Amino acid sequence: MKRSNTTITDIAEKLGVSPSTVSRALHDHPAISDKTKKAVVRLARKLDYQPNLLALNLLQKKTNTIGVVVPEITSYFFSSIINGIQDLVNPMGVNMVIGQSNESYKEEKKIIQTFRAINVDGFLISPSSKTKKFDHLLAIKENNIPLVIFDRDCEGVEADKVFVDEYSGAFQAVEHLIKTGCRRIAHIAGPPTLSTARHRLKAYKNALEKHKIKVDDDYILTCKGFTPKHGIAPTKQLLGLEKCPDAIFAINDGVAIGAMYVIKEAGVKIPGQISIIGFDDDPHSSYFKPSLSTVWQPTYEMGMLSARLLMKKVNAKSHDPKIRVESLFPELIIRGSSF
Amino acid sequence: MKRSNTTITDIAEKLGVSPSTVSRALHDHPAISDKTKKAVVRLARKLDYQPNLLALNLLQKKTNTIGVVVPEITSYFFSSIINGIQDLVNPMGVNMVIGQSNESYKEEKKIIQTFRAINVDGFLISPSSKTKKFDHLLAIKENNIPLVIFDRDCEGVEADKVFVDEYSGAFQAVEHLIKTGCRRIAHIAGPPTLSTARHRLKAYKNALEKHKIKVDDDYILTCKGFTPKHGIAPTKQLLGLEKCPDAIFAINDGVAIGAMYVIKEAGVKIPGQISIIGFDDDPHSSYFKPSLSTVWQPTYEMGMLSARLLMKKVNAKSHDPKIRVESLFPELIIRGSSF
DNA sequence: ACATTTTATGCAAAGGTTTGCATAAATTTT
DNA sequence: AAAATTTATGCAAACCTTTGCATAAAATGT
Repeated sequence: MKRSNTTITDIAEKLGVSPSTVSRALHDHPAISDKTKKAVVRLARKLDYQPNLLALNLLQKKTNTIGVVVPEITSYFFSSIINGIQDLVNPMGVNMVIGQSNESYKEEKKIIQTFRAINVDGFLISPSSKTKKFDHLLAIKENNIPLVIFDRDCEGVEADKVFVDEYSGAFQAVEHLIKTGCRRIAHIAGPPTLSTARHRLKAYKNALEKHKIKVDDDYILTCKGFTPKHGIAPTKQLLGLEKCPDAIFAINDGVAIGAMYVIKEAGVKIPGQISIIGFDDDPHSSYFKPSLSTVWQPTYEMGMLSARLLMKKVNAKSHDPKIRVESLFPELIIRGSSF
Repeated sequence: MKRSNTTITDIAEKLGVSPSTVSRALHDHPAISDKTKKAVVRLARKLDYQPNLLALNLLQKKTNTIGVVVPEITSYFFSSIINGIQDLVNPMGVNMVIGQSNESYKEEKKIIQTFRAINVDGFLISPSSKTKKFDHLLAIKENNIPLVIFDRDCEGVEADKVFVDEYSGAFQAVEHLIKTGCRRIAHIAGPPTLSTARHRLKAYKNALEKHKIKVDDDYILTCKGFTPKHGIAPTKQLLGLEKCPDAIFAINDGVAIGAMYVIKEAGVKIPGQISIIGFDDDPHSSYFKPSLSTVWQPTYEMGMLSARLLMKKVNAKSHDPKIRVESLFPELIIRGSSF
């Protein structure tokens, strides 16, 4: 059997009717007689007719494909967001192409260009940590292509957005450390370009202030990435301070895991001497010794919600300028690395 | 600015020539005069002409999109394979749609159906662990759609294939355990439907036999999945044996991590009393205490190579029935969980 | 000056589907 | 029986690009 490729014209010819009639019959158009409809449908089934989506795409200027742009896919965080997107979108007959910016503005821009060239119906974007100019995103808006930004904000870009309430999660985490007796709490922060990192840092400071603990800049370090490797150097630096911290709030689980490794290596007790808390609830986190306390984020839900907002715009008859910003709630998970 | 959508006809009209001339001019066709070419190219640039890929797709019955079908994307293993695919394919102007079977034959079949409907130019597939019938894959072959199977074999399906030499990796791992003094070596195996799991099991047995160690069925357990959670129960069972093993070779790092957790919890020393070795070299593995010995697999390279084979078929002028089967080599990485 | 070749361009079809408008046939109304 | 309405179908355009073939114009050869 070769590529079947039965066309509507094939059916039309065999039945001695016009292609238009076949098309209408297949779409159950009221102006077609029942007799014709039945004949068409039967023959279509028999010949295994599959509509040529390429022709449809051209006609409708629509591809039923959305473009998803993320910094990377190898972390559980983003791959589970993608799962959420996929599970929402696939049942609607929509597919998705994925692009990884690798935290590079240039690559991000190129991906968006490519995706525009292939006429994606909409964009779901979480910008890279290097992205400071938003020209590429604004261009999407200007061309009236639906766009939803998720997880990481692009201030100044008016678009539907879906975030996690980072502030609340981080505040809870730090307050938990304080309540369990920690006073010299350090924070290994993320790149300040990231809204997520900024909100967590802000929450960290505010939580300390609320409890009358002085914010000490020596306790605030910035890491360049999100894997255990990136947690090593900052942690060593913290351990070298004359007033060693008694807790570390890390920007995410990856970094926290790196931190734990260094601390255990140094023979310092977790949580006896230093408590640790991460962010994201990576599936590995509960299997460390001690298991890592963390802040769970509704990643799958974030993917679903973002995709839902996007598809709403994509399917809207008229262009609705109203923008929606949604917030999802994280959850503190206390495990063994803190009291 | 609305969607620009300058067409070749727009340019033709403004220049008072025919669309064909514009098309040829843009493709540097020899029959077009330099004067016309220059005028066309200049105006095209000025109007920011972008060829309409949808029209091209229809004309060429080609989408420059490939379909990638994997069991899941949340593991590092598959997501880094996807990275390799992406990095090979994107520079060629080819995009990829991803489908996750979630280890379900039914979902896998559905994904393939969808991808065929959107006319992907080729398939890159790693079958689910439940896939025993290959009708959906054979249908791809029958319709002459290029197909490359990677990592997990589908015996009986004649297609290009790219594997890792599981046998060699597993054999090295087990032999390493033997050479470091272990004699009661257990294996937590994967689902026997998976070629990868079968090869590792085979290598395990052969390595034991080579060193005159009796294969004991009590030491061979099967797990249902690849995350730490799936390592818990089998490990508990092993610890409960009257002759507790002195080493565990786990099907992958995920399961090994679960095993380590249980063993540490039980107060048994790693590697003093039990050595552990995993498979995959998950990025987390080196940060556990002890760090996990494992077998590294060239996942990124596997993705690249698979994609390279696929694109070769996709771009081939004539249908070449010759099939290629490639093998990549894994590497034993000794860390702290074994001597 | 005429025949032949070369050069530059246009026409029209093809790819498959949808849809507004026109039309033919059948039915109902006067 | 003629007129008006309803019902069922077809035509052709549109979506945009490429390409084989035809043709017109220019250049070359005799």
